[in-house]
Amino acid sequence: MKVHPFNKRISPKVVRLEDNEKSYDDSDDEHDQQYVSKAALNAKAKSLLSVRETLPVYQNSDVILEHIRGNKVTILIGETGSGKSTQIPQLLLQEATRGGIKGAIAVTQPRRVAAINLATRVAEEYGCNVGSTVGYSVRFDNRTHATKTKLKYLTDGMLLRELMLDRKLKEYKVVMIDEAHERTILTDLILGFLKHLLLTTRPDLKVVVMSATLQAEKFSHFFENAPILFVEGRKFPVETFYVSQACDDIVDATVRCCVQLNSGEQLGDILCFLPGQEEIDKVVDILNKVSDHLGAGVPRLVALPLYAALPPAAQTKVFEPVSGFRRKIIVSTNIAETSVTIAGVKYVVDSGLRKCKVWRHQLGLSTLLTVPISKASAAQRSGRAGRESAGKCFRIYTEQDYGRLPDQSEPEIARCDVTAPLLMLKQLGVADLVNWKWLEHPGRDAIVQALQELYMLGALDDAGNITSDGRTMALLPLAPHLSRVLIEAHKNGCLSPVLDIISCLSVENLMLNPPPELRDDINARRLAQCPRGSYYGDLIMLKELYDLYVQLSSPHDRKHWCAQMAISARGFRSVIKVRAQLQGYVNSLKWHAQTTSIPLPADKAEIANILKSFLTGFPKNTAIGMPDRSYRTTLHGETISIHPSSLLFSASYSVSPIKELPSSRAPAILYTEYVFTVKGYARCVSRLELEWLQQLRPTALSKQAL
DNA sequence: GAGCACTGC
Repeated sequence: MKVHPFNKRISPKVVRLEDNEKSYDDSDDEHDQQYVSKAALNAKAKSLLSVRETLPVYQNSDVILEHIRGNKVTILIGETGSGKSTQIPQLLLQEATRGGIKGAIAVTQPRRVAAINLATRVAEEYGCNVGSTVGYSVRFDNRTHATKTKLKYLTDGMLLRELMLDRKLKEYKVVMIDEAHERTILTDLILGFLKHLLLTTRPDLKVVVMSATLQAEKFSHFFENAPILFVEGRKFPVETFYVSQACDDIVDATVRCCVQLNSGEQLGDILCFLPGQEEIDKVVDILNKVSDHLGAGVPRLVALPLYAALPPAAQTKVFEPVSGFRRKIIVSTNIAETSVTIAGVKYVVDSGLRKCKVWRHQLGLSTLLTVPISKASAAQRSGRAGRESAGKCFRIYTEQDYGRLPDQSEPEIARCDVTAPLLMLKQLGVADLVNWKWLEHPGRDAIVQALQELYMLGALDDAGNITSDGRTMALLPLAPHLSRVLIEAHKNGCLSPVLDIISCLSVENLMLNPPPELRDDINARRLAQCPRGSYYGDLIMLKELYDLYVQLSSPHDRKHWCAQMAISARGFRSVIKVRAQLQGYVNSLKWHAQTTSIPLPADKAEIANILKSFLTGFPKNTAIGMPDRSYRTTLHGETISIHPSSLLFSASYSVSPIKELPSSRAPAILYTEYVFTVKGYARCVSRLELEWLQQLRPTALSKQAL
């Protein structure tokens, strides 16, 4: 075995981690709301104080407060471990109770779990129950009190939702944007809107942007050269090594690196970063096989995969410590870079690659590309080795290659579909989107394309102003296309089944990909249990699955059925939550329609109404069957294939279970997703009749809508 | 007859 020597050393890069990251938990049940007595709370808070006093932010509190008091906007570089997310909000809270600040403090987070954990921690430190003075607000879980809560942790999506209901954010005196360097679309939008507020109706608002080092200048520049404050973190050194020559087989190189590291370094777990599931499964497999052939003086290897699509039970395994003369190797996607923190990691192996979804706005399709990471990402990954003690990071790329990496990854807004963000801005009263002060301009083409899309969906009128339907669409927690479908379903009198289907569509990874050996069995079961779906396609299949699921009464039966059907049980529990939330929204719209769920009617016209409702939301996502059995897209005439994960794909190879609905190729198809891998694939596919396409509004498919 | 990084309302 040829071994690449890790002989080049650079100055240790040091990063320490926050305590606010995801604790991986299978149960998504809300925690018990326990009221703890004042005395017990005070005792707990007192015991935590000594730890807090050692935090860098705490020690520099006077300087930080002075800056925030003296400036409208403060950019704060709080290195990880500085205590910025927990301590600064508390300093401001104390100031507020002394009368220095009137109004509440909002702290945004990109992830739900972070918001919940931070609020819980800070409430303990402050000596109150969560939901009183300190609270949080995330989707499906609001623990705030209308008048008592003075410090609110919330997801950035939630703050935007609040913005839509109250454009001035009257409730707040201070808004802190945490993890701003991650540059999610939502944070970008919030920052743009805060800038707008400061210049117009809320010059009194205090804004604190918390970020990692590399983006601080950009934020400062965006906010008229706001001062940048630097607070050091507590950190352990991480030594970084590079390979001396580039390698083309990343799986092989990762395995070699782990084996070499295992025999040469003291005990401590290894965390490997690879781009995707395929590479991860290969590496795990090889490492576990290699482990049996290691020499006597060398620890055995326990390799474990980690990626989001993994069943929860397999995910929790990575947190269990291994005992004896063994070394745990976690082989992970980007999920371990920000979303998940694993204790015990002393070594990091970094492939320098990640997968990135890129939206092609001209084509309306998405592709998943493997791309090099940024320098910021590389630092974040290596930092995972220095959480508990000094660590080492092995980069499977050369130092020259590192030098060529971009400083930052391209912000999300530059590579995503901006239809939903633009509708949000329109709802917030931004008339001129092209000249809106973007932190990062998504590009004129992307904006024009998205505006056309919104016009086509009836969210904007000829003048580009938001319509009343558009306002409804912006308020629903759905992609604009799905909101359109819901409005249409109401007109077509099929709101209830469409609510069921849309709830299923809103949950990622609901339908699992069965392993190859089970694939035929699972497909057969899905076909047998969804006779109408076998004919009408995946949307109707989802409704049939929904009906089957809710008929099962015990959690045990539901879990068992999900396993049988290769459906995520956890996912289906979310479906029920989403369904309830959407029903709440719809009821508040006073549509006076049936919203509670009822079983799918047998009537053909009713099913046609459901599919026609979806057609109105996705007129571009249609294709027509050709004599050669291929499908061509309605808009551009490109060849598109039904993805093998679709029920219509399996159905074309089997006999229909219902006599009245004999198997026949769909004359036209509707799909909710268009992805390009080796060729163009339609995913989540339904059957259309040709005349339904002809009945579409003429504007629906026009290319020059604006 | 195919593969899918990660969030958020």
